[in-house]
Amino acid sequence: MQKQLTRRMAGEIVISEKPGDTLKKWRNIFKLSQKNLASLLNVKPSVVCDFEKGRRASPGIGTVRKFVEAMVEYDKAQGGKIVSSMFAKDNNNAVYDIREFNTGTAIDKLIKEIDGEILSGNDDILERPIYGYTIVDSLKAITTFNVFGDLYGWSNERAIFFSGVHFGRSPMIAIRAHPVKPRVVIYIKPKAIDKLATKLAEMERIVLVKTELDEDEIVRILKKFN
Amino acid sequence: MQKQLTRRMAGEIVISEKPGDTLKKWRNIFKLSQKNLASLLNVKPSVVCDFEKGRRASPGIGTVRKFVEAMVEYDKAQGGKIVSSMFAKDNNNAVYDIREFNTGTAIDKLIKEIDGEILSGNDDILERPIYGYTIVDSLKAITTFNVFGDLYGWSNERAIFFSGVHFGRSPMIAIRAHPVKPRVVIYIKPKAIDKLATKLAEMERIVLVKTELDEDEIVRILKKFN
DNA sequence: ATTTTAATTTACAAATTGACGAACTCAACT
DNA sequence: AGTTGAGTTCGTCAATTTGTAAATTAAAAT
Repeated sequence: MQKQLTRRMAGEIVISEKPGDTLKKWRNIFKLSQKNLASLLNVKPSVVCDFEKGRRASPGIGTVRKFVEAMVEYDKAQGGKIVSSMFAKDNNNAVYDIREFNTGTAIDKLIKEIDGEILSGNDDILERPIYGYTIVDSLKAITTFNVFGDLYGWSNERAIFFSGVHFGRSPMIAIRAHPVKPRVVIYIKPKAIDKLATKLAEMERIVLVKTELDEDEIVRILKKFN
Repeated sequence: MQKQLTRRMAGEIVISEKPGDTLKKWRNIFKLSQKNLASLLNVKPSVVCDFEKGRRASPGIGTVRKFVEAMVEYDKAQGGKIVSSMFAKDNNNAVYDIREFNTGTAIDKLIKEIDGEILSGNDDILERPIYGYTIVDSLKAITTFNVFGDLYGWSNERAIFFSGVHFGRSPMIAIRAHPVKPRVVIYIKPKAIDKLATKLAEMERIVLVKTELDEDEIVRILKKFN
């Protein structure tokens, strides 16, 4: 959650017309004075001012990172009120694990690792790289607050694992309805596989896979990937 | 849309453990060689490599910005395939009828007109106005190309009619997964009503209704509204 | 009216970036 | 075996950033 926010802040600052103004905006959101912020960073207030006023046109990403992380850290120490107010909606305990890879991993390689059985997906797609995965409890995902809000770390070039699958129908329908689609969907120990599920997968050109490993084993195996 | 993506990319790069790796990841997603990317930026390939390899611990945000914007720009010039794949949507045609009202119509008034039976929804919501409706064949909607791309006319303060409903589970799950929600969902001659459907409706605070009239009758009746 | 507090501006030294170009590795073609 | 393409490494150097210190302005608080 914190990481998400820092990324967002950083992205906004970097892309902004006036990075300094954006930085200031965030400082204000966190209710910090230049002096306060400066002391969190162990620098003099003039440094903060220089950045905000754009005297340094292109600060290093290290600097930006320090700034945003300091603010978020500070808020956390105060009880995290501000950070959590920005995530008001998403009590997302349906997500068991979510990760990004730095290098692309071929779909079939991943399937092999987790001992998956392919239910739908032609060969040409199987070689494509993906850059992350998400493991979700399917019933919880649908029942709990915000569906699919944070399933995608970023890059939808990823795999989504669903646990608690009965017939695999609902998860595929949900994916069908959602604007952003994953490359691979993996059912963890499904009770059965509904025909409609495979049909939808074909239509979306999504690789549909089932595995009999459980969540923990999968996470352990996927630790290897980077 | 592009701005959103550039921000996202930039944020990820700035916060990453290894900004260089993340940069490379994105370059790969955009299917660019170092040489290609370098020429887009009017620099030599070794520069790109130096950044990816982390020779500079903290490159400036100007650099990061140039990089991500160049990639997104490049994709746009190629037709924007990659960027739009991250925000994918398609076209639909399971839509039987779609209309806007000029004035708001109270939900309960509409329900009465179509002789609907309320399955979920408390009184306070029933008085709210809606500004249009859509009639969809639910199986087609899920099976046919894009789900929900064009279900919403101008306002999501509207009713959605689903025909061809079996248990009413799939349509509600689709709605749950979709970011934009209607105010009212009406099942046309459903075979039965699954419990989960009503539960989801309650959660979304959507008025769920069934009617035994058929599509044509409904359209005729709704002609009256304006 | 005076004192604090917050923010801005400027000068300066040391460190780092941004870019080049040349040499180098490592596969993949032909 | 030789050539091409993609990527890596590194010495170099001007331009910029990073951070301090000190002086200045602006606005609140006593």
